[in-house]
Amino acid sequence: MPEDTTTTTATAETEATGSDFITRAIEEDLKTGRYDRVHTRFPPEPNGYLHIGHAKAIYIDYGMAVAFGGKFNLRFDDTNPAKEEQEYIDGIIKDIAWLGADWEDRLFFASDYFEQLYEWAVQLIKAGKAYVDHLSADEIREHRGTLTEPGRNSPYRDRPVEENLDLFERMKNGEFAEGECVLRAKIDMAAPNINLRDPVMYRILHDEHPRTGDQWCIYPMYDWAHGQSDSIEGITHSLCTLEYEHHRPLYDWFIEQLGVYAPRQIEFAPFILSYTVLSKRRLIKLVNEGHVSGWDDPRMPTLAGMRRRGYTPEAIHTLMDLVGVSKANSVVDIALLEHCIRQDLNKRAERRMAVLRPLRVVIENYPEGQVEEVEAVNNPEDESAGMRKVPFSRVLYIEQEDFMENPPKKFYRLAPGREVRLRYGYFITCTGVVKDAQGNIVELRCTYDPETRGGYAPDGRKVKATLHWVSAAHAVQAEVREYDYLFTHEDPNVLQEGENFMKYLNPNSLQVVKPCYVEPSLAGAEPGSRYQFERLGYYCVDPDSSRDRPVFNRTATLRDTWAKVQQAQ
RNA sequence: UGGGGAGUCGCCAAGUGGUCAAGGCACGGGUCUUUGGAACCUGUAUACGUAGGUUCGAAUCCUACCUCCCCAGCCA
Repeated sequence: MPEDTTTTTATAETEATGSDFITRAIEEDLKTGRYDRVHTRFPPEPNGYLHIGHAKAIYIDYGMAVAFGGKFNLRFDDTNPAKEEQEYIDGIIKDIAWLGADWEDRLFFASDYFEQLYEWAVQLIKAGKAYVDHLSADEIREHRGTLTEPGRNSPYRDRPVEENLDLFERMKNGEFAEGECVLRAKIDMAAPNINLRDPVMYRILHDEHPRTGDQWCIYPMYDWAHGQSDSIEGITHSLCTLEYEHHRPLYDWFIEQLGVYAPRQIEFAPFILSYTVLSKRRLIKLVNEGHVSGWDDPRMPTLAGMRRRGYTPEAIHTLMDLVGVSKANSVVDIALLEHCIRQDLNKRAERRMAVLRPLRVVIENYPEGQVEEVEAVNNPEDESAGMRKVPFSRVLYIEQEDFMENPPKKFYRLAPGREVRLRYGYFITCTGVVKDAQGNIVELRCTYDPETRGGYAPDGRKVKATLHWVSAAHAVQAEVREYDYLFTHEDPNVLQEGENFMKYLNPNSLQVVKPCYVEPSLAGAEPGSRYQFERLGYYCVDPDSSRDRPVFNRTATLRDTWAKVQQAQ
């Protein structure tokens, strides 16, 4: 009984990961026989780039299909040519593929169904369930009523079927200007649910459509296209966010009037992240006004931006697993996102040494001109990553913040007279500080202990700190871009009258650091490759890199307990 | 004031009448350490919106109330 086996497996898997209300609803539908299979879809509108919030929807849609051995479609809801562009279609496809959701050969467009939708509209008109309205947009709004008052019928509401048919045909044939008339469903202008007050089904748009060109000048509204598109594709579970909850009665109404196959819509809470904005309108504003370099700016919560920043699909997936699925309004702490990427990259990113804010160190007793190749572990979390050689010589760079002339209590890095270890190198002791005319520290004089090669003291003596370093003569110059949250407030929506979210834009969200010195193995690093710079954080090679001048985006810092100690002091 | 949703620790989130108050993040201690990373151990004696009620027993059932979110595009 292969079928039973499949069902059992799917159930076991979903139970193993903890079941959410959607999983339970689907299990119920399968058990009662409402559906005998699972088929979901992700329905983006190609009017912008996908962001981390969409990733949640994709993981739920695709994840449910996988969990139940079902299918998953990608369908663009391209019903508004005024706002949609091919660039966005391409970008969205790339992002979803990157996330790992697989729609196989089922890439669809709502525009594929324009003809069918048109026929169905005619069917509704014939049934006396739709009419052409000549009220202006303003008048329609006026007639709609308010949240507490019922609306009023349009004077055109009871036109004879024949007249509606004729008018609708002429709408399709381009005989009317934009805004002159619309097709409306005839439901109930007094319905408490405003979506049922004779919603517009078609409006006239003399716009070139990315896919259908100038074939149509009437375009279906989302509410008219969406449910039927799901129906056409045989979707069993139309999973969407909470905001569509009160559209469900309308979708059900259309399906019922048409007498076609009915999917089941289930709504879940949207994904919201602290310290960021996710509304398309706002993201577009950030891009258009130049507050970021583009949709893929590494500070952006877009998938394109996060990819460039160095985030992995796996980390995003883990985040969604941890966040879970519910109907409660919630804001996810951005610290959880950071935790996910650190956890992932800790396991897989190779380590390298990079000095971002260099301080020159001369090892006085190290022979001039001598160069040694020391062995360094590529990834202590993954033995198979192997080893590499790093050149060591008399003049090195260390991090400025790894030295203090007058160290406070818990600072145990380098200081005058103190001995520390250079990772994989030697123990060194600071013997002198060289300053410029302004009193700035420009160079450290040190001695090394030749007995400590590799970083071990044969006499067993300990040092409290291990520093990363780079040989000055061998270092590759690099640029590092450090990012902070784009907003200074955890909820950029907390605004007074007349303010807007730009109030919280973080002026220091990008800091370019250069020249930095990185170990020679990083020359020519491939854009997109990720590394952990020891003791600093995770970095991803930016496409702006050139062979002799790599550019790194800081994906995330390492957890920094010293920073906390400092803050506490 | 119409309709639709939601309220469990600082943030997510399990729990669906009987070891009930999971788990993760964050935060605090500690062990270990050639990354002040990672890993490991450990802590946060009143976290179940409020008030009643049903019951031997309620976060879980009932009633009322409170708070928050969404809806009045020819956007999706």
